[in-house]
This record gives sequence, structure tokens and C-alpha cells, in this order.
Amino acid sequence: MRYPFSEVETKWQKFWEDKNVYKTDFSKTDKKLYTLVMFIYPSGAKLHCGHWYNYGPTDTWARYKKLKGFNVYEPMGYDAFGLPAENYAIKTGIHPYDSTMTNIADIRQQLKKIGCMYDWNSELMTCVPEYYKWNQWLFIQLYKKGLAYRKNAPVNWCPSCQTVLANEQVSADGTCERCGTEVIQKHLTQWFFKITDYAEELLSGLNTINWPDKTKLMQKNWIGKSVGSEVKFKVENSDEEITVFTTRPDTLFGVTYVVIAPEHSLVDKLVKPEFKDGVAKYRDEIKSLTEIERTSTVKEKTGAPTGAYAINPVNNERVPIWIADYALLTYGTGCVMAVPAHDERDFEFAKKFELAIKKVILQPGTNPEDELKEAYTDTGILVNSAQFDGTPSVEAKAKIIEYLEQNNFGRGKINYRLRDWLISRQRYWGTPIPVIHCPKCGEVLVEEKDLPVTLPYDVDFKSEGVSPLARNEKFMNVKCPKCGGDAKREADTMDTFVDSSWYYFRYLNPKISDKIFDTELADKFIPVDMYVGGAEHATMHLLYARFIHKFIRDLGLTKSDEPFSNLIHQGTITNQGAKMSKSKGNVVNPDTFTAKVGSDVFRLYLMFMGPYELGGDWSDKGISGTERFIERAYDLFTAHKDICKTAPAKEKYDIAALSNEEKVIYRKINQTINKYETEIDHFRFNTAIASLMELINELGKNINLCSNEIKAYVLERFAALLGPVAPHIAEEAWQMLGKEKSLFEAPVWFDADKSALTEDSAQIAVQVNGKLRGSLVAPTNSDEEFVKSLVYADEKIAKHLEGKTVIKSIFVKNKILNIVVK
RNA sequence: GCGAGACUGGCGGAAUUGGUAGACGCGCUAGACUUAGGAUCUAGUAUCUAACGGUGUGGGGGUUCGAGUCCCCCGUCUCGCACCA
Repeated sequence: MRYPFSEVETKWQKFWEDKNVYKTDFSKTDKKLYTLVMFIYPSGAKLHCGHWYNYGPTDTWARYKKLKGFNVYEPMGYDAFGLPAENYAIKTGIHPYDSTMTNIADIRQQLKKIGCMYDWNSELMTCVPEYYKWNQWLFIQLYKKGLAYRKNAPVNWCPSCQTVLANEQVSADGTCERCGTEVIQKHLTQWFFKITDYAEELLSGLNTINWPDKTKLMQKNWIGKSVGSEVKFKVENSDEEITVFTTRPDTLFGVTYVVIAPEHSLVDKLVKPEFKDGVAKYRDEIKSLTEIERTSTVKEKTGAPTGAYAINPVNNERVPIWIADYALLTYGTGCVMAVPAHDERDFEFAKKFELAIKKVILQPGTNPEDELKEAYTDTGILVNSAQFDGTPSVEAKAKIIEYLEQNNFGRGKINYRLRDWLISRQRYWGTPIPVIHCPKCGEVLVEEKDLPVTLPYDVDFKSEGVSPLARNEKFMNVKCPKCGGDAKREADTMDTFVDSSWYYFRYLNPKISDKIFDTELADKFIPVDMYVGGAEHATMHLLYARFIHKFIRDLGLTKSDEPFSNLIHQGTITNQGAKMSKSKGNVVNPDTFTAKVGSDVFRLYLMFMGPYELGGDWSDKGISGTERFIERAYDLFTAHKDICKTAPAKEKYDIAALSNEEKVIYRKINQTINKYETEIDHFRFNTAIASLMELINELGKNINLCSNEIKAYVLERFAALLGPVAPHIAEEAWQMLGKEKSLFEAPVWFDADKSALTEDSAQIAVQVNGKLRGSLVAPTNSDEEFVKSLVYADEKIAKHLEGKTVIKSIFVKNKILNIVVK
């Protein structure tokens, strides 16, 4: 009979929901396991195969843990604010709130069909005041600690869309992701979160979490710690000073010029009258370049002289001051001391503009007089460096810093590449920033008692260069909380990454109204034990969340230092080589397949395709394999109705007392349990499923030769093994076998009988001079002598030894015998 | 340019610490049962060879009794970072 997946899946989904099987008991903290997938963005495209690929297998892992006795908590929610809903509104006129709510309603139904163990009591969405109120509360706490501030900063601006774009919305070629227009740089006053205050801890914390090395490395590089020093250069005939940052204070005597970022405020103060035109012209050229073009390493070096000179404090040498766009305003001090002899960029620049090159580090095996063909950037012995001559680089760094500090020429300094997090968005569909601008009092925080600052529904959300909220008089006009005078609200909204940087706290009790989250539950259930999501979030969401977590800890609201102790990235499912997206029109709709083969088969297939971390190109070619597997399993259970009632199995059998066929089956089921456990533990679903297929192949051959008790023993274990990977049919099978309680209502797991894992006999490969010449069967743990005697009795193998002298032989128990002959 | 990872049959992919390469699945071939088969079951399926046997894990070298696995060189692809002083 064909497996009636539709009835069975509906039946069990209803059962789980009616019985509240997946409601987490938060009072039980032993063996707690918080399993989380990155919550879903509710776009009009609904669920696609990529979501299934993320959620299904993760739920399988969680279900496995549940059966193993863990108190599993697995919530789901909606990352509901964001640009796409707003863009959709601009196009269609449908309000973001309405489209989002419709999408959520649809997606909720789709999610339920996967059959995950989501605790729907924890469902949340970020676009409601009950949630975003706490974004605003967080903002206020950050502000009070000086970690939220406003400054003028360059941002990506799309002249066609008339709006600011986040970095991630700018394509690699510097164009707008939406319309393809070239993005320009614009200076605007923006809100920032001071993530840089946590740079050091974000870096060192990486050592305490079990994340993929790749991801940790990306964060490490993103934070970009560099140790060095600041050095102050006096400007000739001026009171101005130029402070540079360098990681190579040991090359300080080799400075032959100084570079300032073109936009640096010092430039106007330094530039000599006859150089003003050149500087202005150069700055103009730079302005038309995008950030990406400007920072491209392949671009030829450009720059302009200022006519001014700086004085190197350590040797009083007079060096020219240039401006060049390879000095970045946003890193370090925006000024660079150039040592062309020992820095590739400086070398290239000096060659092009014919500036001096002075060698101060001696490459081992060369002479101080040798001409440099390229920059020597390694360490060495100092030369041309006065009192430091002859000192090795490493030692010289410390000595020179000491010298700088003693003479007030500079100091040791650590710099980070990480920049503060720009959270302002000139957009409607996000959390209003809880600030009021008063003509008298300036920037004033909304008081906590006045939260939330509600996002008005009635807004002209068409983007016309300013925040849509700015055009809503009712929203904008407000009294100043300090002086009571007329004031205006902040019109910008927050980056949606703020929402997602603490949602895992809120899940625990999304209805709590007097604080940001239930701190009592958080103490029990945070950190998240297993977090699964895409690798593309490595330096965005995953970094922001760590930052906000540490801040929340510093507020005294959690004891943990890190949000996610274990992290796994599922691979990307592509279609014809491209990432699935609505705009490319290559989205594969899972409903087509679930309607045909059911959720269990579809989930199984996604897991069976290959390694979870790899993903791959979509193809439905192999789906019939998993379909057949489920059909065969169903037939097997149908043929053994109520067997666990009529012939209940013991917990364990003495393998020696079983018949030959029973032995084979008994070993196989226990070996399968053993294999399956290690595979699922490591998110290796493909091989776990392969082991179940091997099992069913074996059962097909021999189960009818077993006693009913052994049949019951094997089938109840097989049903439990199906539980995580195919939960609906597993429940059905469990019931068919005659079990009273549902598998997930009263979780059960069968440990492998360790004594049944090894075979009686082993296949031993026999090699002669490393070449395989045959294989033979010997009792397990046979010794070398015995195996050799079998070799000589085997004609086919013995043939290769005839007339040869045995020099030596290598024997690996139960595996191989290699005879070396001459 | 720098960094990380990958490369195994027609296809997706398996292979503890180096120890019988190709598990499992798709596809394909043959057979069985069928009115039928895009259902099911059985057998086969890396490759060359009539066979003995040889050759095979991107290419080339090396270490070893033995290499998909370790080392060196090269190629292709994917991802990340891209002048961070």
C-alpha cells in the first residue's frame, strides 16, 4: 500500500499542536538545549528551498536531542522590519504593515507544514511596538553610556532612488542593488553605536565559542587589531602637528614623506598658496570615485603635494607633506608616515612621484648600499637609525616607542579596523529612534516612560531623499521633554540588525511588558546552545549580536558573555548556479514537492543531497530514492502491526543465543544506532540517512527469518531512528507497532548494545608488495601467524608468492596483511 | 594581490589515527511479476582487457611496505577581504 503521507502528516501535526507537545518546560534546566535558526524575513517570496534546507535539518538535530532526553527549546519568529517590504510598498501602494502581516500569516502556515518542533508560544515579530519598544529602550541605555552618538559621516547615496543605502545594498561594482545606478558618497549626520569600545573583547571572546574557524577568522580580520604607535610630526613654520599611526615604529628613521587623507581638516591649514589649486583639483577627482573604486588595490597611486613640510621628531629631517587617497580618513589618524623602503604602497608612490627612498632595515644577506628593487617589508637589523643601529626590528619597536614616550614625541597605540556601527536609516519601515531635537536643549532622549515611540501607520512612505517620517507633521511635532517647548522628533529609523541582535532573549517570553526580556528565564536558558544560519552573516548580524549581548551583560541583565556557544552554517542551495531569489526568478517552491511526496520525504531528500555545510545546486533527480525508502519503511511497519504488544522485546539479547539470521539483524540495528548517533551529532545527515538505508536493505533480506521478539526489537529501534529525520512517519510507525504514547510526547531513545557492534569474523585484505592480491575471511582478532597460514592455503594469493623470498610482512589486525617479497 | 575551502564513476556523494577507493542514492543494463509500467522485486554497473592482469581520487614530483588521506610544485573553481599604514 502506498504511504498516505498527506493524512499521516496532517494527523500528527494536529496531534502535536493539540497536545502542546513542543511547549518547553522552562522550569527544567538540567539538560536544557536552546536550538535556534536565524529567524525568517517575511517577504512576498514566502518559503523557498533554502529556508527548508536551513530549518528541516536543524529540527532533525533538535529532535534527536529531544529523543535523547534533552529539554529542547526551539522557537521561530519573524524579522519583520526592513527595506524590501517598503520597496514593495513604493511599487504597489500596499502598506508595509499590511503586506508583512499577510506574508507572516502565509509563512506561518508553511512553517507548520515542515513539521518542526517550534514552540509557538514563543513566536514573535519585530515590527510590533511590543518588540521595537525595547530596541528604543536599548538605544536609550546605549546613549546614556555614551555608546550611541551622532556624527557626520560619508554614506552611500543612490541618486536615482534618492536614498541612503547600507553597504550591503551596494553591489560589488559600486552600483545600487535595486536600480543599477552608480552609488555616490554623501556626508550626512548619522547615528552610530560604539561597537569599537568592545573591539578587544569581541576579539578575545572568539576563543571561547565553538564556531566555524572560517567565521571566527572573518570576524578577527574584520576587527583587524594592529599594534603599533602614534608619532607626532611638527609642521615647519606652523603650530600644527601631524599625528600618524604606524605598526612599524622600527622604520621611523626611514620616513621620507608624510601622507594625509585628502578630506582631512588639516589639509586646508597646511597647504601653501601656490599648491592650493593642485590640491583642490585632486580633491575634486577623488570625490567622483566610489569608496570601492578608491580603495581598490589595483588602482594606480595618485596624490598631490601640499608644499608644506613636516619634521621627523627622531632625526629632525624635513620631509614633504602630500595628500593621497591611499590614506584613509576613517582609519587611524588619517595621516601616514611614508617609509617607501619598507612598505609596498609607499614604495609605489615614491617611485611614481620621485620621492626619496631611505633604507633603515637591513635584509639579512644584503648590504646597506644595495639598491632596493622593491620594498623590503620583513623584519631585520636597523641601519641609518642613529642610536638604534644594529638593533633587531622586534626589539627596536619597543625601544623606539619607549624613546617616543620619554620625549613626548608619541606613544604606543593599538588600532582596530572595526568601525562604529551606523544604525540610522532614512527609511520608514523600522524602529523610530527615540530622540527629540529641541532648538533650545539640543538632542534630548525620549523618556523611558514615554516608550514606545510608535511608528505611525499613516505615512507617505515614498522615498524622496528624506526620511518618510519627516513628512508626517503629527509624528514630528512634539514638546521637548526638558523645556516643554516646540521640538521635532528624530525622523530616521534604526537598522534592522538592531532588531536581530537580541531577539533570542525575547523569545523566552515575548509577552513580558515591564522589561526587555525575562531575565529569570534568560539566566536559565541563555546562551543559545546551537545556532544555525547562513555564513553571509559572519561580520554583520553575528558580530552585532555579540556586541549587544556584551552590552546587555554590562547592564547586568545576563550573566553570559556570548550569545551563541555553538554555530553552524548551512550551505547555500543554488539553482542553475545562482542563489535563489525572486528577482532572478529561479526560486524553487517547496510546496510543489511536498504536495507530491510529503514533508518527510522532502526533508529527507534535502538532508541526503550532501554535506550540510556545503549546500549545492538544486536538482530533484534523486528525490525518488528517499521516496522509495519511506515507502519501504511504511510497508515494513504495515506488515508488523502491533508487534510490540504481541511480542514485546527485551532491552537486550545475548547475541550468542540468536540464530544466524537474527545475529546479522541484531548486529546491524545496533551498528546503525552507533553510526547514526555520531553522524547526527555532527550534522552529517547524509551519511546518517545512508546508514538507515543500509539497515532497511538488510531488513528486507533477513527480517522474516527472525523471531517476533527480535522483529519487535529491531522495528521499535528503527522507528525511533526515523523520528528525527522523518518525524511524521516515525510517529505513525511507532503507533502501528502498538506503542501507547507518541514518540515525541514521551521521548524514547535506544542506546546501542556495545557487545553487538563487532563481527565474528573480519575480511582481511592481502597485499603482495603493496598490491591487492585478494582478501580472506578470518575470525575477529586472528593473529598474523594464523592469517598467513590462510594465505598460503589460498591458491590465487599464494601464486603471487611462488618462488619469491619474503623480506617482511606488515599486519594490521582485522584489516590487512602486506607481504613484501623479492 | 592576500586569506580560506574545494577538485573522487554518467550524476549527488561515501571512505577513524595513512590500511580492500567508489558506502548510500539517482541514472543506466538485464531479468522476474504484469493487460500495462514512469509501480515493485532480483542481479549487475569506475575503467581498459577475450582472459591473466593493468590503470584509476584535477596535473606533476616526493615520503612510505602501503597515499584520496601526509609533504613540495602547478592548474581550475568557489567564497571572504580588498591600499587599514
